[in-house]
Amino acid sequence: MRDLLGVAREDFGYEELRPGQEEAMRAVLAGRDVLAVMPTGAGKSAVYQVPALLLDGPVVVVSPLIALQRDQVDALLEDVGGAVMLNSAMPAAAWREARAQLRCGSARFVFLAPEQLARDEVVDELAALSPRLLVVDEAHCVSSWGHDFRPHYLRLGGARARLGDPPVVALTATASPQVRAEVLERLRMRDPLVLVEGFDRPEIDLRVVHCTDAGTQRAGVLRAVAEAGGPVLVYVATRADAEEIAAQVPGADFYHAGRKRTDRDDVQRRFVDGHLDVVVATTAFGMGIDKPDVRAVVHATVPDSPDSYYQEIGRAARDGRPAVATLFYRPEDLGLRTFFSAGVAKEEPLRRTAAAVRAHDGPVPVTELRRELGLTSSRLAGAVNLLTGVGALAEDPEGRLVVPPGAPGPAPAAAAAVEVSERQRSVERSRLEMMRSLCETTACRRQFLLGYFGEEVPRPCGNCDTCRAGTAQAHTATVEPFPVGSAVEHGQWGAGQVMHYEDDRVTVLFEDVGYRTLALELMHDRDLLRSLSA
DNA sequence: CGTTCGCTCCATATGGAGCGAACGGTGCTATATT
Repeated sequence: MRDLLGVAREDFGYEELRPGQEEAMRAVLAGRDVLAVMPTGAGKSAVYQVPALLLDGPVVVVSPLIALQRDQVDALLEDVGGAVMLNSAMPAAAWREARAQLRCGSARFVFLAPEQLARDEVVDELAALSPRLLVVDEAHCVSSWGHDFRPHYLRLGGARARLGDPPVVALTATASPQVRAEVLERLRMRDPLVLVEGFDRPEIDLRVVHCTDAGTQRAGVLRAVAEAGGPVLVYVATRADAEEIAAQVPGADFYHAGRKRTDRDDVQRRFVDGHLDVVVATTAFGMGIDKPDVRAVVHATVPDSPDSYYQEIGRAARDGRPAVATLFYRPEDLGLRTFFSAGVAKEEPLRRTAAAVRAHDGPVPVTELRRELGLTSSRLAGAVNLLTGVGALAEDPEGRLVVPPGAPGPAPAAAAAVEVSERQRSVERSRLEMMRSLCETTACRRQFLLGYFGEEVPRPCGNCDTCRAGTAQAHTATVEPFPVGSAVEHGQWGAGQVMHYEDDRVTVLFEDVGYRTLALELMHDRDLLRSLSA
């Protein structure tokens, strides 16, 4: 019988497996849940694809974008064959063909978006094949998109159960401890192997330029683009900015979700193939882009979180050669990001949804509820997520909605759900505040950034603006009453985890309210924080 | 939350101040129209 290394070599052409990769694959093969946080290009896909060939049954892969699914299917078809997708862009004949391939076993991998798993006929069909593995690619989407934009991400735990509870492999290149915890919880992962690999990107020079007005900010962006010695990626906040800056830079093109599909594909292809040196883009651009020689990432405005920032700058220097990440920071830009952060759920549709399920005697299929309430699939999924979270609704084994015994009535349930939604927003805002602190700190940017991800860096990095300015060295660690990573409790904010020390302040990630920075002195005087560890 | 746009009003008449409204990001899917 062949082993992992044999498959990796013979089918995929890998010379050898890296230690983390192999450990993850062995866990997958043994049927254990795995969360792998690995940089793009580090062979993340191999973590599930190699063991998949040794498993006796199909593998369901959830991927956020149809374009990404297509890339993965094409790559698999080239190496080992047996991969199909299921999505709304496919004509009926293609669906029939894909299903036939899955049923006869000639297709081993099936790629789909989380929304497909909200459809009973799709889940039933896949469940009948007894999938041996459920893979969630770009798993940080569970946390970053699930709460309001693509709520079906938060329903994958239920889908997993309906697929016969196969082991889950979650893959992502970026995950702060908070995002990691949410992925584990939402996908209902049990005793998972959590593997975090190579977070630092020391070859990327981190810079933040403070701007007092929009004019100097724009001028700085244009200068940074002109000075980049190679392909550049410019991130902007709005579509209009993308078009405007692209028009000001010779040889640049823009990318945002408002462009025609064919134009978007064309921009991406030219950039990756080396025929286009500058792309000015909104957050729409980036996932699945694996271009080795990006020499600069320029942020024309501040991103919405260190998570986004890390992901975006991480598209530079994949080849390991030096690159520069420059962020043009103007505090006013945080306003737009605040606006974009999810709104709080409305009370009325929540109450109506809770009441509608209660009006039925037995379990209600989601499609029927949708018809009764006249809500879109997404809106209903969002409401159901919140109501399930407060114990007002539950899912039966067939995925139908029920009112669990002892559930609160519609009005109190809706009120509690609104409160949960408010907490989610406050967590989101706290990430934005962390982004502000990252821009405003005079300590080492890299120490701050990696600290946000729970990685301690013993000394200033030497490859960021604050290190070069000499201010980073001035921030010597003072007293650290609680070790980094330890569990603590705050009188008002509840349980949390110590993330990072800077001067006389400590940053704590609280489960309920997100990131908070506290003055150590005040904490001691008033006994605000205490250790939960023995 | 901050910026921009368009309107009104006042100004010793061509422009500018002041105000309120509108707008701003990510993708799936389903459905209607070429």
